[in-house]
Amino acid sequence: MSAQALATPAPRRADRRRSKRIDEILRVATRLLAERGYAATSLDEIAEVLDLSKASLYHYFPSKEALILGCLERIGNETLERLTEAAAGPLTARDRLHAVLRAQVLILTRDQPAGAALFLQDVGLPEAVRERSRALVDRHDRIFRSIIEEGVRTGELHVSDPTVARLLMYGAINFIPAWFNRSRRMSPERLADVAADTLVQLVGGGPA
Amino acid sequence: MSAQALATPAPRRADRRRSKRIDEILRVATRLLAERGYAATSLDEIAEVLDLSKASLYHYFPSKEALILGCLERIGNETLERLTEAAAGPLTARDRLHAVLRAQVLILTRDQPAGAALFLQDVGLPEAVRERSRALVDRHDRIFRSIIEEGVRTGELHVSDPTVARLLMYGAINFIPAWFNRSRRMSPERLADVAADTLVQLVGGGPA
Amino acid sequence: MSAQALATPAPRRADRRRSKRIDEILRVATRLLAERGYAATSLDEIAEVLDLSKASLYHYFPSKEALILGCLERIGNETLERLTEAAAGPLTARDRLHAVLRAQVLILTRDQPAGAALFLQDVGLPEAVRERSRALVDRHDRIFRSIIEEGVRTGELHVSDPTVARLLMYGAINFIPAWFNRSRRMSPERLADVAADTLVQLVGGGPA
Amino acid sequence: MSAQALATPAPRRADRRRSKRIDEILRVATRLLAERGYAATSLDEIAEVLDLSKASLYHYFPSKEALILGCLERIGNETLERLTEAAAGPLTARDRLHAVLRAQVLILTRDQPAGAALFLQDVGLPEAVRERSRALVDRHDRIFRSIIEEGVRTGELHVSDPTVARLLMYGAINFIPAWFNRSRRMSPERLADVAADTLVQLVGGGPA
DNA sequence: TATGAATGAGCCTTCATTCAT
DNA sequence: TATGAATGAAGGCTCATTCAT
Repeated sequence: MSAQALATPAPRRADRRRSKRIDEILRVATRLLAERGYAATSLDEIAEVLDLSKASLYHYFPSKEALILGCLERIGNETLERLTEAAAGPLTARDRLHAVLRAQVLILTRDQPAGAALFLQDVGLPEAVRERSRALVDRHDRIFRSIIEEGVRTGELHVSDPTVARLLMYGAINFIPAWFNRSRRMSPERLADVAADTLVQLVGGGPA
Repeated sequence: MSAQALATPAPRRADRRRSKRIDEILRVATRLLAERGYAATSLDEIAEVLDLSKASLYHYFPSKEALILGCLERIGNETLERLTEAAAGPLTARDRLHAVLRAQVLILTRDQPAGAALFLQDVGLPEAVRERSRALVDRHDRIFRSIIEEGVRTGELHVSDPTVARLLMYGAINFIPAWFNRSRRMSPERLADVAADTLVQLVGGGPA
Repeated sequence: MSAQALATPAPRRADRRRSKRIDEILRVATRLLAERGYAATSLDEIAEVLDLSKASLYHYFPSKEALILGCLERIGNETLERLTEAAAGPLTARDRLHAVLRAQVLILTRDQPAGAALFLQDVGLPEAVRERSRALVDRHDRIFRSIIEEGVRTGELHVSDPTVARLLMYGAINFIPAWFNRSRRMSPERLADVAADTLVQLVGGGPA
Repeated sequence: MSAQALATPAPRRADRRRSKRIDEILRVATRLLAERGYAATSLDEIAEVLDLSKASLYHYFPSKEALILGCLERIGNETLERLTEAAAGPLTARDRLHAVLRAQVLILTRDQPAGAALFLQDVGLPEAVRERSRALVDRHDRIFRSIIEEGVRTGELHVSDPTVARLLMYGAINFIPAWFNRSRRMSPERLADVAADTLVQLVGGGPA
């Protein structure tokens, strides 16, 4: 036990330090990848921003691909968590959709402004990344889909083709960060309200 | 006069051949650039698809940047022309919007399936390209904006923030080709109808 | 005879035109080659200055190497002619040397300001060109050598090693155009006088 | 303290190794650049002679231009140092000039036979290189100019136009390595003596 | 004669990745 | 863990040269 008492904390501390380092790398990488795109972001740049040598990155991620996968995972999980949270509670389908949309917009503009764009780059990415991205998007989609289906069933939402409507909604959502970063005409919170209102209208949810 | 009769056709034919070649290059380049993104598309690839040597591309475009600018220009002009056409005629604002949206979706899915994505890549592009892209997008925007403003004025459309709504609409539209290419669950025409209906709803245009 | 009368003039005129064209090409090429060096001068540039297509250059010279050989030949012959002329007449060795030096400087600064530098580029040139250049330099050298030898024999010139002195003289001469083009502090004629005076001193010819 | 004792030598050794590598690269590059000229020397060649990959060169110099700038700097500084040394001591202007000339010739033929030519290539070089070259040449010039001016003041040297004479002297000096490498008719030391004698004569310093 | 088209070879530069220290 | 060194592969671009018209 005393041996353990001596041996355990050290690796634990090391582990924690490592975790912290990895998180820092992911944050920086996510930002750069979102800003420049996969192909246009070099490990050199990422390393430089981190004040680390390029070779050192390979102690944490075995390849550039693994690094971006890590970024995706991190953003994806955080987003899913937040949306699940927002979707909880005894709400009508319409209001649940509004709440989830609002949360999503806040993530994209206020909380993870960098990460959002990662999911938009369907282009020029390694196949493995696209695959994982699709999987995460899928889980993401399930949240929205179930709410919309519920709303259609209960008659709260009116839309001729729910699938197409959902897709259009995603496109609309995804466009938000680019525009927000350019114009910054309103606060994230205000934008979240307006956008959620408008998007509920998209699926026939009527005005607030 | 006979000298002219003899001399004139030659340059004309050469010019036409050159134009045709350029158009062919632009078509191929547009497709590849849309599929892979700017950074991930090499001139080697483009040249190979064209069955041309990379060096030969430089007879038609002085740089990769100029090539993609050419692609943008071509797609942009064709799109603007088509939308202007669709917007013409004695229609109510709501119907005009529907017509323009329908035309836009058809361009993106049926007529220029490749080109659409070009305007989405705000990331990793040379500054000159982004600038030109923004300019074209701006002219594009003006068409939609004027119709929506008219609709709001006439009370045909109900939307709390027209600017945000328009932006969301663009995002939604831009997302269509990627989804369409993946799923192909319906014909371009059917999709155009459904999407236009749904997007009119987005700006409070009510169901058809 | 009438057949000849008809046939001959045409080719003659064509020949003359061709000669003129070649001379024009050589003049332009000489200037550009002198300004930029062999490797840094492209046929494209030469053709453009001539308002000619690059391919057309190949009607007059079978290769870039041949073109520069032509430039050398032209400059070399003109220079030799001028120097021979200047060396003629009943002069003492010292005065003959002075006259030749003066002529040489005038060629380099006033009459063929472009061509001079051609002979300086011993570096980065195709072997054939260097060879021809050396041959021309050799003929050029013979003029100066014979005069200096005469001067040493007659006691007009005093120099410990005539070969080294001659070589130093050539280096000094060759340096003139670069400096002249940069500073232009005096007229070619004045510079020719001063330089000839000084260089005669180099070989122990005493002041004028 | 022991930690420092252990830690310090490592970076030092690494630094020294790096310095050595850089110096080796500069030596090779200087030779090749002098032989072939800037445009005609490829990084491939330089790398091959060094038994290094071309990409590795970029660990030491960020561009071809930076590499040649390094070459210039190295040669320039060494030369200036040597000349300053040779000019020191209580000598008459004439003897000081002789000493400096002798040192210069030795550098060009015996000690840095490769580097000399670097300063001659005014043609086809990137502007930044020309600029730096001119700056170094300028410092070099100041050494000779001050001696000559002193000699003229003291009446040891007789020359109608000191500026032109100095320029001619430089040309003469610069020509030496090319000739020396071709003929090798005498030892560097003998040549240094003869050339210095002759060049002193050029500025009216009279025979030794 | 004149030229547009085409190209193979080569150049400078970047980058993800490996390895020894 | 951290990093400097090294590199193969690839990318954008230039150029001398050939050829069909």
